[in-house]
Amino acid sequence: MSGTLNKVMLIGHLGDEVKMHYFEGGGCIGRFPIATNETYTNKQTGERVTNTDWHNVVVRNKAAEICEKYLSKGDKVYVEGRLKNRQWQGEDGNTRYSTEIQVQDFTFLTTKKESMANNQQNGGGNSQAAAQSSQKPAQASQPSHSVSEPEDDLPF
Amino acid sequence: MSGTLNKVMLIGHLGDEVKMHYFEGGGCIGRFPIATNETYTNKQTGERVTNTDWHNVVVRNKAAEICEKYLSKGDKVYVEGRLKNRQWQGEDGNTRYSTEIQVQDFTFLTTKKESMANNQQNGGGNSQAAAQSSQKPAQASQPSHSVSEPEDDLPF
Amino acid sequence: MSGTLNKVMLIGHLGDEVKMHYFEGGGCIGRFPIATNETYTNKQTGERVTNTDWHNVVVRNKAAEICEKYLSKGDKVYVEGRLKNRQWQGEDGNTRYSTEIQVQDFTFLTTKKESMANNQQNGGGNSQAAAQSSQKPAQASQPSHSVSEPEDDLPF
Amino acid sequence: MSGTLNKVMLIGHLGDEVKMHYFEGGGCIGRFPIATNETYTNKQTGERVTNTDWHNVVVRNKAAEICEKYLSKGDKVYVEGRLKNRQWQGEDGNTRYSTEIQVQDFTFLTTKKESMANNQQNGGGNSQAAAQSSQKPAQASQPSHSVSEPEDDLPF
DNA sequence: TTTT
DNA sequence: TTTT
Repeated sequence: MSGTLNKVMLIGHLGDEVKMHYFEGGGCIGRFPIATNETYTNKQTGERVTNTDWHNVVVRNKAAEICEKYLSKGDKVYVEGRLKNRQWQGEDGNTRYSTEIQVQDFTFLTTKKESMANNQQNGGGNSQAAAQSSQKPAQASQPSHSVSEPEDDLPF
Repeated sequence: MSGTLNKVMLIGHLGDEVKMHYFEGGGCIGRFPIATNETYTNKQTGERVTNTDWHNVVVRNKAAEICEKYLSKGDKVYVEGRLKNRQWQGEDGNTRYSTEIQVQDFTFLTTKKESMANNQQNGGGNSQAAAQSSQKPAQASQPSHSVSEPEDDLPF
Repeated sequence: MSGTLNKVMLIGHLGDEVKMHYFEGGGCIGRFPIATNETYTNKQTGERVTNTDWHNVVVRNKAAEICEKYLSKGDKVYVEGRLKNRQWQGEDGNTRYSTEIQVQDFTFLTTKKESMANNQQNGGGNSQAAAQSSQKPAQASQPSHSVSEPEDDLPF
Repeated sequence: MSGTLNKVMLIGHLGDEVKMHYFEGGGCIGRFPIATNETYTNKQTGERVTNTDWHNVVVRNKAAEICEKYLSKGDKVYVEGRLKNRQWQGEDGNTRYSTEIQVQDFTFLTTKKESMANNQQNGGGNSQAAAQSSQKPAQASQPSHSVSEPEDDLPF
């Protein structure tokens, strides 16, 4: 079924640190914002204008741990994933909506943290490197397998 | 400046007709929702689950007119563009947020309307065909040029 | 390591049937050509010109079998993968070069064969459906895992 | 017409300097190789293997000049474009084939040359910045317009 | 021929 | 909230 495509590709800078959430079953999730810029020349005034867009990025499990380990605020990263609309009840009882990028693949373009970090984190679909620092390299080569798990058991 | 990338690529079906808005300066905008599906097998229950994501697509000017002319509810389309977060004041005074895909390129994958429609609509960056039915083919080949205009003069 | 990206995305029609090759170890590979079109208006003459580009697509294992089962000449397909340059010795002793797209993900946009076919075939990185007709649905959801295998043991 | 998609996206390092060719009509073209890496763990031996793929990148006109000005060997760049197969007669009379990436968009991820360089070079489809150093900013914002010109008058 |  |  399906015959559809839902793909987002971003290159941008982290606006904040990776925030981790750990679940009882052992899974985890990391969240961080990425900024992309758009610059153009206003035709009326001739001045250059820069707009920033902020994107809510969500990474899971092994991939989340690698992001937390190597990425920090200000780092540049390539991120690939799916657009996902999420809604939840705000504290005031109103329904809130947000759009997230659920990461399937990423690669570090700069990192301020430890040096051997720049691993391509793959969506399982190609044979690129995962964290060499991993204890389980064989498994680490499909880290985002867990990204694709059913979400029905995750409390968020 | 910049060194960033903000790209979305969708293949999905229109959930509604293209809604046009015309501006005083002569510009226009078309909006329509696209559905993409995600299907997976719930590991606990073994049953197949399908989720639908809805995406707010925005097209401008010449490209909007072509979409309105050839696309209708249910049609399948490929759409490429930028993720853009927009906020506005709701009627209740609260700030509302939404995420849109601002189209830079598209191609029809099925259309129920007139037949010679399936044109690749390009972001100006490649030499693909625009609507052959256009009266101004030379211009029509860069229809989304107008998509990239400064937005500061547009009342939305 | 890495920090690189190698991605190709095509929507086009099959120029021929899927040709399968089976290996001793149990693996297999499918090959087929995809045509994409580029159309533009010649500025000198004002006439519309269409060029066709042919792409050599390679799919592996489970994914290859699904393609063979559901795709045939003329079908439209979305294909995503990596660009790979391959060289081999021609029968005349000269070195031959070709560029292939090694598929990581695909989705059928039309199929002439059996109807329940249109499955999104995923690179293992997202939770989309694989062939529902599969005997091993749990495994079938990472069909292109095998696409990412080391190639050093494959005689082609 | 069409309804097809032909898109390549690469992040990699330049293996050589940008080689320019100037044509009589005033147009020009720049060529350079980009390397992407693929790393995986050989399941048999457990060792990590890295393969490098080389891609022939072609940029035109204004965009080519910006690449030549700011990019040099070893720089990292994001490049987006079309796959194009080209054939020509070799000096030995044999037909040669090569596959090129015809650039529609790019952004510098590192540059060794002058500092204010990192401009997003756009395919005309979005409103990002072009070279601020340009004398003609308004025009420079669609530099790759020229990339999409008919090629029938270009001697290569 | 690049990079880590 | 990032970056140039």
